[in-house]
Amino acid sequence: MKDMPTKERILYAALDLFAKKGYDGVGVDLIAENAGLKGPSLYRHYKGKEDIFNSLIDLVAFHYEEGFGLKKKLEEFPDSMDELIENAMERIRFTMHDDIVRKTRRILAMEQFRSKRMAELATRYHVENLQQTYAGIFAGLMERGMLRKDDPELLALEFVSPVSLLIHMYDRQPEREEEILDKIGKHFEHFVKVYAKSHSGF
Amino acid sequence: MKDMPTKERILYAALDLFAKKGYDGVGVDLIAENAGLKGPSLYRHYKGKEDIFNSLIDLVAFHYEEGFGLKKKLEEFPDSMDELIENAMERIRFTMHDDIVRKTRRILAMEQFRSKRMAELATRYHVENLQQTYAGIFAGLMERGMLRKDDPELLALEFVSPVSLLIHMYDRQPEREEEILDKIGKHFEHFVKVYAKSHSGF
DNA sequence: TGACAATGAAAACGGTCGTTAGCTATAATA
DNA sequence: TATTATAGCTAACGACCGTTTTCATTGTCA
Repeated sequence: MKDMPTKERILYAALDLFAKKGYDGVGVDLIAENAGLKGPSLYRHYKGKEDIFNSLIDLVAFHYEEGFGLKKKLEEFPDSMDELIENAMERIRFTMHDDIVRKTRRILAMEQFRSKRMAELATRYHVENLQQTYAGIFAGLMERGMLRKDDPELLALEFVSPVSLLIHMYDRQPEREEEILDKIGKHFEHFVKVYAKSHSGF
Repeated sequence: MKDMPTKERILYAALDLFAKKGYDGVGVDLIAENAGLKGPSLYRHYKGKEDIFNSLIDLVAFHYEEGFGLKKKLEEFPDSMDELIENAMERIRFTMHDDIVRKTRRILAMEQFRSKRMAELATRYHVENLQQTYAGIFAGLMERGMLRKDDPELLALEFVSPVSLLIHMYDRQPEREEEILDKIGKHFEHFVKVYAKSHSGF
């Protein structure tokens, strides 16, 4: 943290503070202090507070699209429903505990109405990306006869919605983590029971 | 609006403004102006800005628990799955378009991390109340052999999650209302197809 | 060495924040 | 009618807001 370039340090300070108190709840002096300099010096690196915010969103958007989001797990296609659930569970645990992802979600929740861009980002991350990812996987599983034939996008929505809702709940009430993980587990179990075909069934 | 008592008018002005720009984005002078008086005069009715906010939350919480929330539709038990869906669809359309409910949801989204109370309220409204309501209905429908026997709470979560998620999406992007209502419709159709037993099946 | 760009800090800007004090008009109460 | 509580106003408070100006320090390159 100490050895990062200043411009980047500012963004991480902003991420932390905006996630705690929201955009309007944080002054530039406080951001500066958390980045190890004085308020006015911020303007050597950014044009203003709004610019800091936008750059921060650029950063987390890049992180999201590139990193943990899709590419890693999308290539290794699951060989069974159990493996699919295992993978999903792993991604959920990561998503819940990773510091940057968590702070990003909090900012997205608080600032989703600030601009059209924020609204679209929130929808993309909380709904569309997840749904698309699993729709693709489900389509493949259906072809291989491992999943009941149905509209893959619809099934993906059924699969993803309870998870998304419960993760929002975890963000608000992290003390209920155990209960929430249990509910997600039950949901997955149920999903397999209802939609999976036994692999030896031909 | 003009003929309301001042104390109430202030709350509705606050509801409107907080829903647009969030708690920290609105000054007391602006609230006062929208209620038809000057900033300092607010203090004849409330102890301060925080007090206005808390009173507003008290009001909408009361509205919610009492009014549209449960009592009306819970007593008239649905006689078929189709009727259940019809009722649910009607409630969704109301929830989406009612001004007060919509503004309440926006405030809940933006201020969910402001206090423990706000966090609990958000979870209650977006998850627990809906889930409980439908868990009760589903339990009844299962007893009458109209719904596949399963854990009613789990089934309620499956039923409610996509709706809740899509309504959040509507709040952010109301221009996508048509698409969203269509998805909710498809979800209900799917739910009936998967879980309902034909009534003449005995 | 001298010129120069980069990066910091201090001082100060006008504006807005939530809040308090003090005054005035009206309405209810004795 | 005299008194008192109510509810509005203006003025003003100190604190903080985002931002600009000005100056000092540094390291780079000619």
